[in-house]
Amino acid sequence: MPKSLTLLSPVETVACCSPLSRAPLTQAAAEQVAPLLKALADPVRLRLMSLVASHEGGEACVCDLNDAFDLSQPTISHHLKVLHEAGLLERDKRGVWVYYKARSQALAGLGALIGNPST
Amino acid sequence: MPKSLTLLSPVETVACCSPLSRAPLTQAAAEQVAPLLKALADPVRLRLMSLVASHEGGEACVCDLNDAFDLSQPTISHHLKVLHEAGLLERDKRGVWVYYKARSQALAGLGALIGNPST
DNA sequence: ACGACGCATCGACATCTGTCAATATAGATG
DNA sequence: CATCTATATTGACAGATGTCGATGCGTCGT
Repeated sequence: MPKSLTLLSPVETVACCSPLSRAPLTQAAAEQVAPLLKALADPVRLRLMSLVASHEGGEACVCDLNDAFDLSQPTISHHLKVLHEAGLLERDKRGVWVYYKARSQALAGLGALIGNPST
Repeated sequence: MPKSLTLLSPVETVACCSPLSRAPLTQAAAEQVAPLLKALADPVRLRLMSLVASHEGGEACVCDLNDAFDLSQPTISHHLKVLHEAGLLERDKRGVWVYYKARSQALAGLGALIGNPST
């Protein structure tokens, strides 16, 4: 199933690969996966991801997210952009409001890569 | 089971918590978990972790690791230190050589927190 | 058309990070 | 002891990152 690795998006790479402990990651694979982890590796973004993912329907409005932090609105916007560009959040503008939706497949893939309990 | 969160080490926190998508992470929990992800969120460290974890016995000698990269010895040493201080690798000096061992429990906990496929 | 509101972008700044060359440390060996 | 070998530490530096205030851009009511 893994087609040529370099042609896959980071999210696809993560979805197809063996867990860390099974076989050494190639340099190419590591360079694809690391940005996803980097996107998550910040307390604010972790909470944002969690807030969105655990919200009803796996999506949340930015207006709600802003209030959950003691940070400026541009800062939250920046973090959401990072998560979006990493492929972990989907953007959906509905009227004046913007909704972000968790890509649970990407999260599950990442989780399985880091430490797959079942294999 | 979760005792007071703030008294747990990052690894313990990660081992006890609900997955990201089940409930919003508290700020305290996020600040405990983020450093673990930060430690992994680098291509070199991801490969190091994978090399060690997938090696026989879940441990590997630094002398082997150095050769796997086009980086200087101090740089590899630095990355190993980061992983060690995050609690993802154990150090074991045997004679002149140093062996690093993967804390698979920490990895599994992290993986389960990010995306728990079973729950 | 206008003003208000929700969110994004920009520019600036201090801090953090990855890398290296040089050097230090500690164990093994002659 | 002198020396070699395996890692770690230090100091330096360029580039990335998190944060903010100011500003821009759509969209909705009036």
